[in-house]
Amino acid sequence: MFQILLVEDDKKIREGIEDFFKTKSDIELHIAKDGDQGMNMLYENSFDLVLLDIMLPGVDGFTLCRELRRQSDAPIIFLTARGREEDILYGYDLGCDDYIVKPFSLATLYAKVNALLNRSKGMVLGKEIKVGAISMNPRTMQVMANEKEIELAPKEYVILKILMENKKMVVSRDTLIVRIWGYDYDGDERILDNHMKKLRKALGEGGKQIRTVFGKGYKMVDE
Amino acid sequence: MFQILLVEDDKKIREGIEDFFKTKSDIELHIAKDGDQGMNMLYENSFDLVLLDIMLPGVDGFTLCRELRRQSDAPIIFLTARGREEDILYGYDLGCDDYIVKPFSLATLYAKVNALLNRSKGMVLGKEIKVGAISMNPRTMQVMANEKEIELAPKEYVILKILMENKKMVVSRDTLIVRIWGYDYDGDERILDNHMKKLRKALGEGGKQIRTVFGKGYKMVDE
DNA sequence: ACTACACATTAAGAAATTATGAAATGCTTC
DNA sequence: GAAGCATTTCATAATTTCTTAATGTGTAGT
Repeated sequence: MFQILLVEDDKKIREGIEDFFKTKSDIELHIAKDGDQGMNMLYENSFDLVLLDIMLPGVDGFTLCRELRRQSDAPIIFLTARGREEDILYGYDLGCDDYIVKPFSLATLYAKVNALLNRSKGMVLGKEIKVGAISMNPRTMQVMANEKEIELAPKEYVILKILMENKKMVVSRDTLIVRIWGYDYDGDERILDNHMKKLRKALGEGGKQIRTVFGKGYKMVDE
Repeated sequence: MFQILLVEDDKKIREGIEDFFKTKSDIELHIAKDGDQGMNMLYENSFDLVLLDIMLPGVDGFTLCRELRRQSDAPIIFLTARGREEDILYGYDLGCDDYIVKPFSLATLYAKVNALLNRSKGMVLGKEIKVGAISMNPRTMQVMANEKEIELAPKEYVILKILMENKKMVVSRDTLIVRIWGYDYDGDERILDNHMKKLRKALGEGGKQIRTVFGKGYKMVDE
């Protein structure tokens, strides 16, 4: 069951979408009638996908999108009458996944929503990520290992997050260093080993889920 | 550097896209002028994203899409003059990620391509190479033999990859040595035998799929 | 069966890579 | 500014992989 948020002030469009999605059993639609309400709902819940109007009372859609992207990678689709190319490109710059110009067909919207849900499956942040006995809630930055809550230092947390987002995949040392310390990092390469050691220790038994792939990097496994 | 395949018969559009993407350093565009050529390229390489025209000489775009989906999760964007809703919905049913109706803006196309590359990063499983009971995922560097995951040392992995990429073909010892140690390698020739031995052992029963061709080299067979 | 050559196996040391521990530095918070 | 924590550096240890070299086994041609 996917949780979708629709932020739209136009009653007709809102109800049209609502009625249509009611017939789709795999989707649960949540509705915000203006930007402020949308913002609150984003903070309080986590969604698998967000449909955003741009011109809204209160906070506008672009701002909502920017705010959402700071905490989540959930797919975002703009639904708007503003079809000028600059608007479209601006939307994509903010990190949206699709931009639909009104008027549009509900069936097409549904197809696009499905394509994106499919594509982003398991990637959505703001939602709990789980790998074996370790789980992480990126929203609250809470990490659990074997039912126990774990306290992690910021760097440890980031490393774990990257590994968990890429579970079963080898993440190279370079990738990790670049993503954590930036392209221009020129300090000691061994720094990663140290954080890795502390992370493993902090995870206790769960630390064994982080595997070293000699000559390549690290990867996270289910057990 | 993302590898993108464009299948388009209309010369004007093709060259327009080609010129535009030439200016984008993160993207390498590969071009097929008709469906048959596109099909061949799909079989021979793995792409990070595919742009497909629908009406094509030879195999049509829908068929290409269907075929591609059988072996890869790479994002697919249809570029077509067919803007009827039934066509669009049919495209999404086949598993495409976006459907752009001609004429379109190159900047918008680029924005959509980027959004999708971003979204699919790390998810696109690349083409899984499979030879008999052994399969390899070059992206995750995961190797499976008889349903079991295999841990390989770096050199072993490279050797296996070369053999699998050339399945059923004999790869000479010289080719292997040059590709792995470079043209100027002047160490012991027996080094290859050693890694080969370890590779075979690591693959267990599957090691038998690597055949020695006396006086020629090695080859990988289905069983 | 003999020979010459090609490949396989084994073991041990070299080289490369990662892990660890301790100390130094930096950053917040009170 | 001192305490407490996080981060970084550095030296050393441990581990894994690579290479060499010696010896054994297999193959093809005569």
